[in-house]
Amino acid sequence: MISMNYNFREIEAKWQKYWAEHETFKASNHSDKPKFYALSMFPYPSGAGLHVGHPLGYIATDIYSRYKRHKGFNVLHPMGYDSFGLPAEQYAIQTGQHPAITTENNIKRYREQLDQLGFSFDWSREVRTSNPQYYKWTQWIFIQLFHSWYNKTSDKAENIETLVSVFEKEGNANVQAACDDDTPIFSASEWNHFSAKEKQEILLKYRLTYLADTEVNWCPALGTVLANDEIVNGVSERGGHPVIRKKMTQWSMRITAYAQRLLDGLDNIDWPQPLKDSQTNWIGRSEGASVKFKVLNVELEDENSKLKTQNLPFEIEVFTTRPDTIFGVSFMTLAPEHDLVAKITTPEQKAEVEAYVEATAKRSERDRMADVKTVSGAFTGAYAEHPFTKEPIPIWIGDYVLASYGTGAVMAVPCGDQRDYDFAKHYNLDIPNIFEGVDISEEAFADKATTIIANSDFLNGLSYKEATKKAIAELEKIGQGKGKVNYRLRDAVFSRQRYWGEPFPVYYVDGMPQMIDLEHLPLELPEVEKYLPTETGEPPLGNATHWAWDRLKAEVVSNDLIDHVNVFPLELNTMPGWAGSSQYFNRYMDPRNNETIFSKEAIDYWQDVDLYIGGSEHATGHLLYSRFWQKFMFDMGYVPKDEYAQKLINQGMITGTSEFANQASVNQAYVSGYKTESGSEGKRASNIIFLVKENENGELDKFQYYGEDVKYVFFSSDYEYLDEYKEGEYAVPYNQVIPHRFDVNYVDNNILDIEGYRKTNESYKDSIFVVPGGFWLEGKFTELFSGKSKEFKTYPEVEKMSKSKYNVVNPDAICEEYGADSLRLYEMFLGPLEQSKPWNTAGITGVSSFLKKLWRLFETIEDKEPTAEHLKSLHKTIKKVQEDIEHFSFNTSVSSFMICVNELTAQKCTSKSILEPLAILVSPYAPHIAEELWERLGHTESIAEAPFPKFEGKYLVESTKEYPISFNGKMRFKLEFPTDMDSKAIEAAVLAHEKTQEQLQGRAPKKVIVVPGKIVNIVG
RNA sequence: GCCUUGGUGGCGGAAUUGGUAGACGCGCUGGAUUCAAAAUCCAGUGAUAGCAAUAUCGUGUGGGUUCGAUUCCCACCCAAGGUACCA
Repeated sequence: MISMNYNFREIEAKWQKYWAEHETFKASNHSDKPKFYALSMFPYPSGAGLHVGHPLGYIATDIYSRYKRHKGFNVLHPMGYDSFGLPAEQYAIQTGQHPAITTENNIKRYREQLDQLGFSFDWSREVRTSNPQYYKWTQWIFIQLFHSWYNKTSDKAENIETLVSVFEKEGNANVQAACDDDTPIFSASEWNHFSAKEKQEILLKYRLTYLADTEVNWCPALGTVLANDEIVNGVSERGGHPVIRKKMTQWSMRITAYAQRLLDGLDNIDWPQPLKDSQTNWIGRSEGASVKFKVLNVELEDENSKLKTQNLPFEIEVFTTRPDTIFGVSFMTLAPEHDLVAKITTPEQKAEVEAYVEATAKRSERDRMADVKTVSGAFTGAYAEHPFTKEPIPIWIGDYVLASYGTGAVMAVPCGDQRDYDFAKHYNLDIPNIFEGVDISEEAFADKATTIIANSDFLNGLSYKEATKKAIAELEKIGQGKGKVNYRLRDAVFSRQRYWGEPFPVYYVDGMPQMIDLEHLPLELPEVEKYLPTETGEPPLGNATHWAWDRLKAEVVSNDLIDHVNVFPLELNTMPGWAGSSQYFNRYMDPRNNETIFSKEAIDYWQDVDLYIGGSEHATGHLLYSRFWQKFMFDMGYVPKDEYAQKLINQGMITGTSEFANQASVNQAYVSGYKTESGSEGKRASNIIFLVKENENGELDKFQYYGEDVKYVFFSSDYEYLDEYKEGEYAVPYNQVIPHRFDVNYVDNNILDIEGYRKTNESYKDSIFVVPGGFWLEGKFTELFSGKSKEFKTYPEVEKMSKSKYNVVNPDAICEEYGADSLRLYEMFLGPLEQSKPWNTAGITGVSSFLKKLWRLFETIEDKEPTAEHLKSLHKTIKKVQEDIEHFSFNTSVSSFMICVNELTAQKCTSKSILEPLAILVSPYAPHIAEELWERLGHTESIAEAPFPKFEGKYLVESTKEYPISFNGKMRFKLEFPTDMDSKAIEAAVLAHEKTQEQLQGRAPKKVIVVPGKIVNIVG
C-alpha cells in the first residue's frame, strides 16, 4: 500500500544518488554479455547552459541504452565535453578571464543540469578536449598523419619511411601517391643529392598533413581570419571592417586522398539518407576530362581585322564533365582570382579587369553561387587556342566561376550549359550549336541522355557516351588532355589563428616543421597576456613569451633563448574545433590510458559505436572529418573498423516559441498638435500617454497620464485600436507600434505576468500595459471599460531557441516544477525524434498527470491472477513499446503508456504480474519513478538490469472484427463479424443488411470489395 | 541558386505494406467536488447545415493512377536547415 503522493523531488534525488553511489552504469571492458556502445554527440559547454533543446538527443540515447541493458547487453554510454572553442575565447578577449576558467565553470553548470535529468552515463569515462591529458592524443594523431603518405597503389596510408626508401632507390616517377599538384619529378640520384631541407620540402608535398598556402578571408582590422558566415556584404559582421582574400601558410589535412573511400564507405553504414547525400555532394565526385588550352597573344593587324597570333608561355587547365561538347567552346571563363588573370590581361583591358577583380573580391562565395540572375564579367583581351580547330577563343573572367572549384577555369559551351549560355547572350558571344536537331535559340540544352553531337568534326553523330570517350582519346593523342575524376572536396585547412585550441606539437628549424616526440607530449598551451592577435598580425600565441622549444632539454623555454641551434620557435597557430572531436568516440573506450590512445583490448572489445545520435548540422564538418581520421587509424592498424559508427540518427531541433505583443516607445506615441496642460510648448509631449474611451453617449473620453519616467507603452494583442482615432489628437497611431518580444518565462498560455515582467528591466518598470479593459501602471489597474479583460495577452511565433530572442526555456526550471521524468517523457512526446518541433511548456501537464496516474495505479499491489483484459492491455503495450524503441519512435510509445495506464486504471488492475512488467516498460523513459515503483514491488536491486518483458501474442487474439463498411470509399457504418468468416460470407451478410439497402436506395452494387480483416467497400 | 527536410483541427502530433483521417496530449466549453482556489473526476470538441438521425466538405495548391490516396505519380507554392573558419 502506498499512501504517499507522488513526490518526484524526493524520488529523483534518491535514485540519482543511488545510481552514483552504486556506479550502476559503469561499463566494464570485459563482459560475457554482448556489447552495445550508445553515443550522443558531446556538447560544447557554452556560458548560457543547457536549454530544453539540448537534452533531446541525450534522452533518446539514454532510453535506448537503458532498453539495451534490459535486453541483456553490456552498455557503454559515455559523455564528455568538446571544450575548445570560440565563445570562451571571445569572452576572454572581452573580460581577460582565462578561457580555461570560463570553460571549467561552464562544465560545472552543464554537469549539474545533466545530473538532474537522470541519464545513465558512465561518468568515470568523461573526456574534455581541452584537457592536456586528452589533447595529448589529438597531437599524437597529428604527428601520425605527418609521418604518413597515401599510397594509391595499396590504396591506404603508409609510413613516410616507405616512401623515402622508394625515392632512394628509384626516385618518384612511378610513385602513385596523393600529393601536391606541383610536385616535381626526380630520379633516385637527384633525391640522394638533395639537401636535407630540400628533402623535407619534397616530403611535405606527400605528407597527410602538410603546410600549404591557402586562400582565406582576412580581416586586417580584426587581425583574424573570418568564416563566410561572419562576412556580410564584403565586410566583417563584427565592426563592419573590410575583408580581403589573402594567401596564408597553414596546415592542411590531405582528406582528398580519402575522397573515394569516404564516398564508398557510405554504402556500408546505416546513416540517414539526407546526411549521406550531403556528404556525397560535399565530396562531389564527377567524371570528365582535364583539358589544357594554350594561351595566345592576339592582335589586330590592320583594318581588315586580320588576327595575328603568337603563343604565350601559358596554359589554362580546365576540368569539364562534358568533353563531348569540346567543339561547342566559344569562349573561356576564368575565376577573377585565377593566377593567370594578371599575366594575360592586355593593357587595353587592364583597367576594366582590375576593377572587376576588385568588385568580385568583395562578394562572398555563397553570394556568387546563389546569384544566377545577374550576369557579369570582363574580357581579358587574351585568347586561347582551341586544341582541335586551332581557332582563337576569347578569355573572359566572370564571378560565376569559383577559384576553389576544379581549376578555377571553365571552357564555356554556351549551347550546353545554361550559365555559359546566359553569359554569352549578355556579352554577345557566339553560341555555336553542336547538337543535332535541338533548338537553342531560347536556352541551353543540357540533357545528356538524348544528346547527338553535330558540327564537331570527328565527334559527329555520336552519343554523349561515345563522344566523351572519343574526345578524351583524341585529347590524349595530342597531349592536351586526359580523362579525370574530379572531386569537389578540398583539403581541409587545419590551422586557426586562435588561442583556445590544441597547440601543434611543432617547432621550426630553418623554416621546416619538426615534430615533438611523443614522450614529451602533451605540449601545453602557453599563458598569454592577451588573447588578441599580436600587433604584427601573428596569432594570439605570438603574445606568449615562453614559447620556444629547447631540443636538448626537450621542454618549452623562454623566447629569449631562441638561437636556432638548440632552441627553436614553436608553431603559433592552434588546431580547429573539429580536431578534438575526430577520435573522441574511441578514446571513451579507455579514457584514462596514458601510454596509448586506447589499449588494444579496449578497442578490440568495443570495436565501434552501435548507435550515434546528434544534430544534422554536423553532417559535413565533424561527421566527415572523423570518418577520415578513422580510416587513417584503420590503415595504421590502430582500429579494427574503418567506419566508427554503424548507425546514426539526427535528432531534430527544438525550436522556441517567442511571445510577442505591440510596443510603442513614448517618443513614437507622440501626437502632433498637442499642447501641454500648462500651455507651454516647451514640455516634451513624450511624457504624456493618451488613451481614448467611448462613453455611453458615443462620445470619446480621454485619459491622460503625465509622467517623466514612462519609456514604453505595451498593447495587449487583443487590444483594439480605435481606428477612427488613429490619426487623431490623442490616440497612439497604430502604424507607430512595433512588435516586442516578451521573455517567455513570464508568459503562461499567452498571458503575461505583468508584475514579474515589469521588474526585469529598469525601463519596463514605469511602462504602461494597455489591455482591453484599461491599463496597468506601476502595479495598479485603471479601468476604462468595465467587463472587459484585464489580462495582457501575447501572440506566439516559432523561432530558433536563443538567448537573444528571449525564448529560452531551461530544463532546471522544468525539473523543479514537474520533475525530470516528466521532462524526459515530454521531450519524447513532442513529436518524432528526427523532426524539428516547437517547444511549448504548457503541454507538459499532460505527461505530468500521466505519471501521477501511473503512481496511483501502484497504490494497491496484490498477488492476484490477471484477467484477460489486463493481459491484453499489457501485451499490446509491450509489443508497441518494443517496436517503437527499435524504430526510434519514442513519441508514440509515450502515447501507448498513457493508453495502457488509462485502461488498467479503468479495469482497476492490482495484479503484481501486470504491474511489474509495466514498471520495466516505463523505466527507460521515466527511470526514477520506475525505480521507486520497483522497490515498492519488493525488489532490492535496481531495475536497470531487469529483463525486458516478453511479448506473447496469444493474449491479443480476437474472435471478432468490427468491419468498416464503406460506399465508394467512404465509411458509413460498422458491422461486426467473426475473424474467421470468409469473404463470400461477409459480402452476403453485408449486402443483406438493412443499412446497406438504405445506403444503396435500390441501386444494384457494381462491385463489392472485401479485404478480410480490414475493410468492405461497396461500389455503386 | 543548389542540396536536404517538412506542410494533417485552435496547438504538438497519430494513422505497420494504399484500407475507419484526426489516436494520445495540450487548449477550449459545460458539469461534479470545494467557503474559495489549486488539484482531481465526468462529458463534449475538424468545418458547415440541422433539435436530431444525418448530409456535404476536409491532410499546402492543381492534376493523375485506383474500388479506395495523408500514403503512389506529375507540376507548382510556402517554411526551415546546410552550403567548407559558429559549434
